[in-house]
Amino acid sequence: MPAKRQPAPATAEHAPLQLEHFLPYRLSILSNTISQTIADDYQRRYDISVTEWRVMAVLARFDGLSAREVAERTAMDKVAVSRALARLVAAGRVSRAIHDDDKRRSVLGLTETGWAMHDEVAPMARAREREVLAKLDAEERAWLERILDKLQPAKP
Amino acid sequence: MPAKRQPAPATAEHAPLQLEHFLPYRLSILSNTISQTIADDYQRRYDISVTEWRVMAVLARFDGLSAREVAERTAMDKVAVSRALARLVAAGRVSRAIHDDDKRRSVLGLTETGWAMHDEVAPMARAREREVLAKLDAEERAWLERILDKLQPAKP
DNA sequence: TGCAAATGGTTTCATATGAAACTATAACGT
DNA sequence: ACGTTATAGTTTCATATGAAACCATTTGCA
Repeated sequence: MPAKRQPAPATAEHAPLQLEHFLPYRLSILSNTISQTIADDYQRRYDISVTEWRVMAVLARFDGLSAREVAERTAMDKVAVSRALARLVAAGRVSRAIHDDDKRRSVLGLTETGWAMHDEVAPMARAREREVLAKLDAEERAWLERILDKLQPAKP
Repeated sequence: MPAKRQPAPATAEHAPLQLEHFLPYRLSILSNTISQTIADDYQRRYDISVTEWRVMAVLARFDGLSAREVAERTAMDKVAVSRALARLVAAGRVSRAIHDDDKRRSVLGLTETGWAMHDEVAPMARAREREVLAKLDAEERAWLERILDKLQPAKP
């Protein structure tokens, strides 16, 4: 019975997954494609990784965060944040001080250099996002928004 | 002028990205969360990685593919496929022969052991997908389908 | 107080990953 | 035929990543 498996019978007997219609797979491909396209824009130019850029993006919005808070907001783990910060501080893009009331905690923020870079990269990132969304019409964009909201874990 | 940056003024001056509304970022989080949830199901139990599982999934559908064809269908690069195959063959889950007319090419397929595992994992994966999609109603699911089709590069 | 448990952050170690170099075979052009 | 170029697949090397161990400080509470 289990002889050489040929395409047709195998399908019939075993109900294999169709990856191209499998949501997790499709999301993974789409997400990687989009992120990589955007990252290509700035990685070579500024020698910065996606994780580093994400750290900079949250610090642009929330000045004075601790490393743990950055990790929360970026959904990265603390090791990744620690390493990204080490590089960013070394490159003079992020400043790190020690919290007055708690010497374990760091107080992070963009430096002037960091801001300068941010102000160049942020518009590029937004432009790329617009390019992607341009493939959809207004109605589809609205649904996408709504669908992502429902699927997302939704943090407090 | 560039003194201590505080949250509010920074935002006003520099228009920072709001990651939580930035499509690439949201997709990345969502995709990782979902893939990881599913992977947790089988990784420990079967000592297999996501990439290995994807290779098995395409071989379940298309018997006799070459490594390059597997790479195409999984959107993985050939190094990743080569390594996944090495492990899968060693574990006795995939069979590898040499193509009759082209000795460079391999002819791949699931073994009986591979099929047995496939037939346990595939339903689990599908069940997880259903759990995710259960958060959406029928209309939203239809839109998601349509939106993914439009955003996806669409391979021949 | 003073000591156990918790927390912020870094380092270590083992594994994962991709680009480029490499080997073997096949296809092409003359 | 025969050398050049292309292709399938593997190996190497350098980098990325996460879990767990680790250090320093703070918190909780007897």
